[in-house]
Amino acid sequence: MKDTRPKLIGLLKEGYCTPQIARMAKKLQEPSTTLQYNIKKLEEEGAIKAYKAIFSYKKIDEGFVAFLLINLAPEEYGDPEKIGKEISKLKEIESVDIVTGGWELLVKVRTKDQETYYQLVKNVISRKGINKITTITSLMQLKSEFVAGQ
Amino acid sequence: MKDTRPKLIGLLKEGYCTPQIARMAKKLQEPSTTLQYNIKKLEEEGAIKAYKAIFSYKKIDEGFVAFLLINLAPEEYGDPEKIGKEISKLKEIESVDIVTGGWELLVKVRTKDQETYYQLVKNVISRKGINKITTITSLMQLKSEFVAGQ
DNA sequence: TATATTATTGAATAATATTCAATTATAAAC
DNA sequence: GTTTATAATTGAATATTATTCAATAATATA
Repeated sequence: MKDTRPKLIGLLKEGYCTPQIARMAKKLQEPSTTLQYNIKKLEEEGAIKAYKAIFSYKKIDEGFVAFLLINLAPEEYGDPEKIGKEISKLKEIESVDIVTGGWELLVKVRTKDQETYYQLVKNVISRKGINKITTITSLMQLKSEFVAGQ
Repeated sequence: MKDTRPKLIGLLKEGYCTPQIARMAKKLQEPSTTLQYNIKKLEEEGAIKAYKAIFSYKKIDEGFVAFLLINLAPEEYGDPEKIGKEISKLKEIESVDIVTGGWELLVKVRTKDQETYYQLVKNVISRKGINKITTITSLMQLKSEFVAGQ
């Protein structure tokens, strides 16, 4: 048996989806060519960035979620983007925001389990320039971006 | 001129997209019927929940992001899900997590601007059972869920 | 080893997106 | 207000794609 599913999931996370124009046309009672035209415009303007599949994370072994509140070392205050962009490169990092308040960065991480998360923080995220990390572990996701009706 | 675009965006946020099986088949060098079969299985198992468009939030007037760290009143400790689920219903709420650490709930909000956000918190989110809200405003999103290569 | 179940695949069909040209609506210039 | 240019809407034709179905292969179960 071939193992196509992980490859499929990988592609569907990147994109490899497309709008269902005919279905929308029926729903909105508009000609499909009109919707086609408007969707293409949204794409060209950059309003639509991609079309992707939304997964049930538990079912694809990415059920663990944590938020990191990060304090940078004083010498990094001037350029939080540098460290932020570094961290952004990791596939386990779902979001990185430069924020106001008591911290400089807020990072959302998604991994298979707590053990994987621990290794990630220990080996990769902790680094020079980061002064302190406050971890907030998610016990239950009541709502998650892009996933309605959970 | 008809105003189809907001309606389009509404539908594309819900779903109304579909995988591009032929494109994936080319990429993976597999017969499209094999992928069809495997995708259908993923859908039936609930691993894939939906197919949606990913937007550039600034371009669709949803550029403001804030995180709320919420402390519940002691009498609500036993059932954080109740308030969490209430809050989840709002369309401006992107995620709600029950968390460990110094807070009970972590909520991510996305609105047009700070003014809209303020009204939302003032009128809707603040309520009996919530003791204290610590707001973390996002100054810049370096990475955002599902949107790669920003 | 035999049997049942699950997965893979090609050919035929149905559905869909896309292209294109014509028409209509809107905005800009005079 | 009229003319001109630009942008948006649409139907018909075409190209592409998803889907169905039946046959085969692979795997698991008895």
